Amino acid sequence: MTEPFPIDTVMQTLQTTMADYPQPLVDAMAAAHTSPFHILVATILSLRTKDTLTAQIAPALFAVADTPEAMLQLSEERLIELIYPVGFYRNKARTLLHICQLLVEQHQSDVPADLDALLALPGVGRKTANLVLTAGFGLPGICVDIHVHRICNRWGYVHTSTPDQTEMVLRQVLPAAYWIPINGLLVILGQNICHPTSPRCSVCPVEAHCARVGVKRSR
DNA sequence: AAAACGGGGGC
DNA sequence: GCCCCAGTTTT
Repeated sequence: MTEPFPIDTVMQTLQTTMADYPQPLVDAMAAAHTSPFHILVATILSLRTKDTLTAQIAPALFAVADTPEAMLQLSEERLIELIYPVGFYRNKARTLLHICQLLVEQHQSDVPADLDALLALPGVGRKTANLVLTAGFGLPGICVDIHVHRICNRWGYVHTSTPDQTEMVLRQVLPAAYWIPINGLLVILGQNICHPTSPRCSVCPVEAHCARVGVKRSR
């Protein structure tokens, strides 16, 4: 028998210790009650990209593409010019225009507040759909990105091989109070301390509870 | 299961 | 110069 993972202690510790670090872009947008459409666009743009890059180009983009209809007025070439620095720009531009077209045609130009409807949109997987639900609408959901997946396995809290598997396990074991905050907190922890390689365990506030599964080197 | 999409930033 | 980045889709 092994001790159950002390998720309450860990999450409450993170909620106090991570408050000093900058918030991820989408969490800041959610705190400012930004529209679900902006949340969705920012999330698509941030795929495999540092969200600070998205933050840099977002003001110029939303100045001319504040709604699905407005974004559809842009040519693919013009949209690429606006989002170029985030990378995967051709793919993302086509995806955004396709999404806007479907929102206008099938959802009265609104972002649907429904997991399955979001998953039906092109370029929207479980992480993006859950982030729009939680950050855009304040609805229940668990966003499992690479940070949440890596850190939960490193802790020994879950034993999974893909982020989607991690989400399904967390839905069974993670107390509801942490469904929304876990993503932002572990992104901050992952970016600043619990790095993919050579994590800074000596300054980690929850080191005492970590099983360090798969950690080879640390500082 | 692996490749493809990609420029920008950290070290 | 090399590695990584709030993933998803296609092969």
